[in-house]
Amino acid sequence: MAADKESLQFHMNLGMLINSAHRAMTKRFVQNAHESGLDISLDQWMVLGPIWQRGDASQKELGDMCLKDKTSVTRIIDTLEKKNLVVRVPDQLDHRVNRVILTNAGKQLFYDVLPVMEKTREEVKKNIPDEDIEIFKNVLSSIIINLENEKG
Amino acid sequence: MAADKESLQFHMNLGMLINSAHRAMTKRFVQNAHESGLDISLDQWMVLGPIWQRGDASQKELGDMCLKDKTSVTRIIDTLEKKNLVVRVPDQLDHRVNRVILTNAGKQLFYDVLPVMEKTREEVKKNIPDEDIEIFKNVLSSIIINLENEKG
DNA sequence: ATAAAATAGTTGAACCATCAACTATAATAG
DNA sequence: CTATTATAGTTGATGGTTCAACTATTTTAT
Repeated sequence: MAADKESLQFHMNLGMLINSAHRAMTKRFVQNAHESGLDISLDQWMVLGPIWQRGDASQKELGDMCLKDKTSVTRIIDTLEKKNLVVRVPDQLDHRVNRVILTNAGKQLFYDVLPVMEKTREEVKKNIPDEDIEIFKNVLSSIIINLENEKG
Repeated sequence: MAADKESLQFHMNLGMLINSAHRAMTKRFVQNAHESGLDISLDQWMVLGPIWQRGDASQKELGDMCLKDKTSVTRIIDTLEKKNLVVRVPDQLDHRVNRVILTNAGKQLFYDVLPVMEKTREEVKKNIPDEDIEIFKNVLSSIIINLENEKG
């Protein structure tokens, strides 16, 4: 998959570039975690964060915060639960919802992964000017909004 | 998954934004194809393009051009072959390689999907200044290069 | 010419995404 | 109060990605 900037710019369309940038980031995060002896996927991390931040969260809330489908959330929570990192607790008021909370192992993992995330972030942004990153995030937001469900 | 620009900018980190922009584009492409009566995934399309462009291509070449892993290419070619859109032809000179070529149905589909791709591209880029798109692609390329395999 | 290393591709396992169909509970409308 | 509708979550199917292990060729080094 060798590539220099010129050839990337020239041959690739937007979709392909986004696709592979995203995959590269995911891969690097997992690699970095692995090097620190941690076993977690980027998606698991993306879900873990908001739970930690709030203390607990329904799966619906998690989906909203991570921009993930409810099915994906179900399955990610499944694997997090299998790893004993979270538990589902039925909500007392609304019996349809699960409150998801971190176990102690989950909290521990969260703290352990934080620096890994930071390292990965830095590797990703290396040599890219801050103002370009700003524009970059802006464009991403615009794309998401452009494509937001005006019903298929 | 509702979101306005402010809240996206505020709550989301880079990874999440890229992730969901990419998913939104993929989804929209498939929706648009579906509306035109065409059944194809974005990844299948990404592989089909280079084959058409070159007449044939080895799986290795396809992986390089699409920035895809060989395993992914194998499986995408599998499904394209199941749909009778491509065939694998063993290379006469190097018996390790398959030359992948389009069937007539594959060529037809390629032509049919072209306008769908164009439409999707426009929907994605709507209201985003060209110079921002340039910077955007630039940043994506930089990210890919930043993360390029200096062995995990 | 043979042994070792590199290359092209496949397979199985684990994970995530999307779709559609489903269960169960809650909210609303009549 | 009951019937409809909406919401939260699960399940099965299909497709894509990554890793690791594998087969089969080709290249290279001695």
